[in-house]
Amino acid sequence: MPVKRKASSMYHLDVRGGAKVGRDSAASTPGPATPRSIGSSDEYSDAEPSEEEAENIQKNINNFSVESYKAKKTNAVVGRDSASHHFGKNDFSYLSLKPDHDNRPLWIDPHKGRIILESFSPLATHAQDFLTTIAEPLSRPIFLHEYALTPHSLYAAVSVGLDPKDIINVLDRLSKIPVPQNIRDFITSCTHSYGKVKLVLKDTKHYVESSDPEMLQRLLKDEVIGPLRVQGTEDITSTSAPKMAGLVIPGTKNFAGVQQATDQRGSNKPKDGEPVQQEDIAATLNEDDDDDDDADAVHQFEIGDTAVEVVQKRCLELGLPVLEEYDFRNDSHNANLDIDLKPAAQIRHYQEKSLSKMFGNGRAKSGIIVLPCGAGKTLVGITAACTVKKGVIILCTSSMSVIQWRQEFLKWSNINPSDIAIFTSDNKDKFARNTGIIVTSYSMVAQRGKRSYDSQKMMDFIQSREWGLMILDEVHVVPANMFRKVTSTIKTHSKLGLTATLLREDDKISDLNFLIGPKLYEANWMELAEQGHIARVQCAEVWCPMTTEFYSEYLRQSSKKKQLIWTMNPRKFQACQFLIDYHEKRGDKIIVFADNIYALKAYATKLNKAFIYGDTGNAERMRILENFQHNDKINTLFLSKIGDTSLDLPEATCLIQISSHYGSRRQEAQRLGRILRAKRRNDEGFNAFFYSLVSKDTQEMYFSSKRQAFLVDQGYAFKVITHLQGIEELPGLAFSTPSERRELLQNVLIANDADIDADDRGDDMFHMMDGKSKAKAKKKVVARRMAGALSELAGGQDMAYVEQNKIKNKELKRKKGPSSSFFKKMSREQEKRKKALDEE
DNA sequence: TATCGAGTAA
DNA sequence: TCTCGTACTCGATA
Repeated sequence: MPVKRKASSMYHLDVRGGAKVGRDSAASTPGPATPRSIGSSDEYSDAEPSEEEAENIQKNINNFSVESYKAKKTNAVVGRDSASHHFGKNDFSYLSLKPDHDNRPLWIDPHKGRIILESFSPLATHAQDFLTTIAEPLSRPIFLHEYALTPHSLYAAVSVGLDPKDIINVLDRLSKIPVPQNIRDFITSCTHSYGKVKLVLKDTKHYVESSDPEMLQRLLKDEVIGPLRVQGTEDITSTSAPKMAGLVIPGTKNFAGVQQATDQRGSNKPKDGEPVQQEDIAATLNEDDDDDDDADAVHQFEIGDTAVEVVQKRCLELGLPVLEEYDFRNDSHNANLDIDLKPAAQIRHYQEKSLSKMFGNGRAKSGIIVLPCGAGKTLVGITAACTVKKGVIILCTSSMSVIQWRQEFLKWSNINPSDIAIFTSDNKDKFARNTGIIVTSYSMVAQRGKRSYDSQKMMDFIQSREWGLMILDEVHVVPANMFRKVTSTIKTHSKLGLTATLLREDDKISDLNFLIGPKLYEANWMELAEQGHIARVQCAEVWCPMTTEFYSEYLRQSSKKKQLIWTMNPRKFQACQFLIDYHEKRGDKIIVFADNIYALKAYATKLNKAFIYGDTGNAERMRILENFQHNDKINTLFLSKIGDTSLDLPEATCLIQISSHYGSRRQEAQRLGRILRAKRRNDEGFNAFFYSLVSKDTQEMYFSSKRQAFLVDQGYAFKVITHLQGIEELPGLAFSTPSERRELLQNVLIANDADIDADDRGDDMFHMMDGKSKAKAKKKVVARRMAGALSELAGGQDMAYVEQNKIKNKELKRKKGPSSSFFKKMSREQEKRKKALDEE
């Protein structure tokens, strides 16, 4: 299934591919007008080496892909039996099975470095722990799980204390075939250079550090890294490794006893009193792992802030991944923060496991933890903060989650409220004492250009000090051009990225490998569902045939209008109506998602349901949400993509998707995430439902399959429903007569025509404006004209929609449902800076 | 308080 | 394969 492969191979970086991307962007040289952030990949590609050098680099880089460790296959085996030729390159019959292969759960593909796990094997749990440590999970449906060995996954494995010998041994023990030599070589060469180069922060300056001076010389000779050394500093300075006095952090007993004399790399033995315990296979393999670098001296050279990203990227390409570890317990330079988890805070096993990857050797490693929505990412972040106990900065995507993060901190930890500050457009307090936590948003710290006086002052403060830990919420947004630079402009000793969906539809997701660090842990959604931590979900794709009128129009129109036609397909509307009716009778709370605002309004008004989208005023949003949660008369809510991320609706148990353009796997996963928190999830036999309505024989089918790829990899099975039993008998079924359907089609086409109309005639009206305001002005005209056109041509059908909806909204306004204090607080916070409801 | 500009996603 | 238009959010400002 090619789609699936694409879905999962996105994150694990094929280093060769990464290098090629750099070259490509050099070809499309940005003109002088194109703003470029310093240190972006463009900048790097500009410093393109000579051809010969490039070749050398490429050779070097190639060493770090599995393909270059080609399995040796003898000619004799080809065509061994009558069927072999069908398998071509994938004929693995020459690999010899071990005699007791039945008892071993792993298959290894020597070409691609893929490992297949038989998840029904008695050893599967054991093997799974091991595999998630050393490899990237690609796909985990019911019976067979696929993993990929990549340089990053192996770096991550080493960083939690495994050595190549152990990896190969355990792999060999679990594998049905002897581990192929090329895989052994791949593992050894990927891991041996790990940890040779470090990036450290001293007095808010970045240094590249190594115990091996030759390594640094090599880096300084590199044409990319060399020039980035801060001018005017010595080539390489050497200092003796700091010897730390036994420092006991409150809350950890026996700490001094295992204190290491040097600051090079700590013992990997788990320490007593560590807030997180090692309980995975990594721990058992750790015991005999000892450090071989015994140097007292460390050597270093300084690099500028803007160089950090480039250096990290370059080192990764050279096969020398930069190690970022924070020995927070030996940091006497930065003040300790008084924070601990409340005794009531119960860490779940998978949260503990993910944290053990981060703090596995007693230090804080930078990296990414992937947990499904509703599985308690926030608590993982809070626990990490409670472990490091230094200044923490938390970055969120929206000001809403900034507030939520602070509340969660107050809820789960004993932090003094004056030690945790919020930095947003309307709150710029600092913490009261010399250290603390700041919660802020990406846009707040990524903003360049003009700033308000207070913001600038706050930014100066943030950038002038060293932070112990940076928590990056929704870390998949970090590769964005403006956001990525926060990872180097804010001086932090360690970074923890959190997300539910480590996915982007562009190729930037792999940048996180050097922007943040390796993926430390990824939870298995199905496993969490079975254990009751998130809801079990039934997924279905409902295939709705197009009516003949709609389909012929679909064939005629340009691609842009096709989207609207397939979402407004009357058969789809009926399916939606039927499903809402069915699930409302079951007592479900239903969310209907539509990307297209026109369709959203049309559906919601016709069915007389409440809807929320971007323009919905904040007060009205709160009112509708409250009613949806607590009023048993309001069981269905229509949401635009505003609902993908911003809203939290633990009441929802059923989800219907009527329009979803483009094959965004992240959106699909995030929408599913809306119902994973379902409060009723632990009821006997409880199931949440996820329907995706698709118009048959349209491009939507293709998008839909793309979108599902991620969830399929997580083990979700999509049922296909071609007919909904009893839909014809549904009383009041909409668009059941041909004339109604024709009218609908007409409305849809008018909506499009209005656009074209404005486009044509608009030019002379708007030629004075720039692109954006022009578009905005046009929109208004279009809207006005649309309303007019509709009332004239379609008998005011759409105006009737508008009227009906107003009635619904007023209804909600009158009946004030029981309100939760949380929402009250929320709306107070929001209302301060949000426009009030447009009452007219 | 409304509006604009700039940013992200896909 | 890339580009474009759409929906949305945030921060600054008059």
